[in-house]
Amino acid sequence: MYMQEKIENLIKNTLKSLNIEAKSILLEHPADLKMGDYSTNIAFISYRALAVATDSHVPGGKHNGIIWAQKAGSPYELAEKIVKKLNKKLPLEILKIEVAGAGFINFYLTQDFFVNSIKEILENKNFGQNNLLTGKKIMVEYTDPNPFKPFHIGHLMSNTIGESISRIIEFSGAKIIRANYQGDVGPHVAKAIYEIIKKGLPDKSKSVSESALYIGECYAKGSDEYDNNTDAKKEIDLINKKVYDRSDKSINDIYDWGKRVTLDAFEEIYKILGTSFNYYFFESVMAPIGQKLVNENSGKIFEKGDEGAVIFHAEKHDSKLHTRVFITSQGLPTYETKELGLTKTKFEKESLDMSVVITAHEQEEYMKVVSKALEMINPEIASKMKHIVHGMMRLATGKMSSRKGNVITGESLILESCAEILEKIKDRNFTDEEKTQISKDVGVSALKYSILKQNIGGNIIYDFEKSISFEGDSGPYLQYSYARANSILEKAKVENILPGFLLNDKKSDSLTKDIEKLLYRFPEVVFRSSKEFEPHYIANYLVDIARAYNNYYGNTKIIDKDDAMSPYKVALTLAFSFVMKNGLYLLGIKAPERM
RNA sequence: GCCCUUGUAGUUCAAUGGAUAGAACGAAGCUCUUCUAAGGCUUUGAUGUAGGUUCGAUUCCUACCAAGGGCACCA
Repeated sequence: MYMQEKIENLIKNTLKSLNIEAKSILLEHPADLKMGDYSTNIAFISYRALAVATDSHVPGGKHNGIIWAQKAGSPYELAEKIVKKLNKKLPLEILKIEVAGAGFINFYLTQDFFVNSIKEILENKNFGQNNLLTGKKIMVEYTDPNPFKPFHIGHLMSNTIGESISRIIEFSGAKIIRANYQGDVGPHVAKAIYEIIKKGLPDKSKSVSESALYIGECYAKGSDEYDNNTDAKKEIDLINKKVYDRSDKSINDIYDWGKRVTLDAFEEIYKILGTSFNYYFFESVMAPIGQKLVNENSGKIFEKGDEGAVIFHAEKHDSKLHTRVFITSQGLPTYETKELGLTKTKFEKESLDMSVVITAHEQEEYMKVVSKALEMINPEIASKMKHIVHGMMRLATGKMSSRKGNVITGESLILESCAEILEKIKDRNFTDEEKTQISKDVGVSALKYSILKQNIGGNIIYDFEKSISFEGDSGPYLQYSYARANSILEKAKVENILPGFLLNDKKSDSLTKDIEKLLYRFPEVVFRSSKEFEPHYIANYLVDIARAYNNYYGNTKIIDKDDAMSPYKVALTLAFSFVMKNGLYLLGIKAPERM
């Protein structure tokens, strides 16, 4: 972070002294480590800005009112001119500056800089933090499973992404409040209850998750009946109304039981996933609050539609939006109305600087409509809303069931992934307790990583056979690298080799440099992830450093009493383990010491 | 029909308008009496089509083709 700013300022001042104006300086890491540690394309940009008006025979001719001039020379020549100036006041950390390619300016940092950066990592347990969001209070709403329905794969995605984003922006200094919004009223509840009434409650000896599974099955059956049986449909509609107004004692009993059981089952899943929430919001509570808001603005923002429904003509305000129903002709609030109530409530509970909602992109379009309505009701709150959408999990093969023939839910996926790890480590020298813990940590990591390794907007093509990857570009690969490093550190303790920085005039070999050249970048990666709400930058970065470290590990002996470099190699290993641990934490993945 | 999103190796994903488009899986070969082989090292192979803007386009714009989502009483 510090180095980046330093070089940027250096360039800025140099350009000023050359009378070149630059709006912003793009400083990047070249793709290839051989091309330096930082690179800028400023010569290309400045070349254009430098151009002065002449006739049309110049390269490129007229573009956007700017006319190219040959007297500005080539970008390469300009780059050389800039470098010449830069070289006059070179900071200690910069080894050399070169012009490369068509006019890139590449900065090479000194060995001392890298060694110091390793020191810095070891001195700061929270290495990677930044101040982007210091002092901001941000609520992040994610997961949002519905009572009476299974915890499906979409909830797993939302939870994984939401937890990671929460941790990342927390690392940027924000105070995070985690929220979970759950649909405890609505037709899906009535469908499940309809079947439960027909089939009866499950045996009391059943566990929470077994009972939840039973309720999920009832929902599926009831849903089917609703679509294909008109009598059932009438009955379910009636139950739905009764659930809203709580007018039927026996239905209330089933409802209260079912809601508690499914919520308890969710908590068990959150425990495995490593999440917990500060707030649980329910649609049943938000409905009247939203309804009041809609009523207050009826005739102003909302209009009467067909058959007495209350609707919002969003397309009147923005041609890209469409009309949506807020109160049905039956007088029941829709999801849109509940969302209004929810948002209002969030800002009443906490003085938020930002309210983030994470959902699948199927909700993107209608969320825009809700936002528009909110903007007209309360512009201040609306301006603080941020809707982050993620892709959907799609099946590659069309198969809806797992190996065992069960319907794949988020929960079953977690269990099967963990079971596979358990199978893999069954012959290892661990206690049963350790095996259980490791299989959970690694199994969850495989799933989480496969969700977080790509940018969150895209769909995930899900193939049961391939999705849980344990090798290559995977969560377990990262954990494995960490565990190996940890094993080295254990050995270093036994051999009494302490981390050290006594390099003298000895140069570290080229392999060392690869890992050094990546570690100090961690804060920059976190910063970008935080700014863009994109965890995959961190995921990709961790694979890079893991690869660099594994390469180093495979080709070098680290613990060696006869090697004067050994203490430094141990320091490097320790620094790697720190960064990896922090990085995995930001992805919501545990870092087992052994596996 | 209209509106969003997405098209990159055989497959799954990367690449803030820059340099030789990176990985992983798959396939072929090599590598454990050095610290965890869930590892390491080789080899193989890609920007949907047609234009445009730009010194430079996977990236921006337009059209087309293809996939996913959304378009009034579900969430």
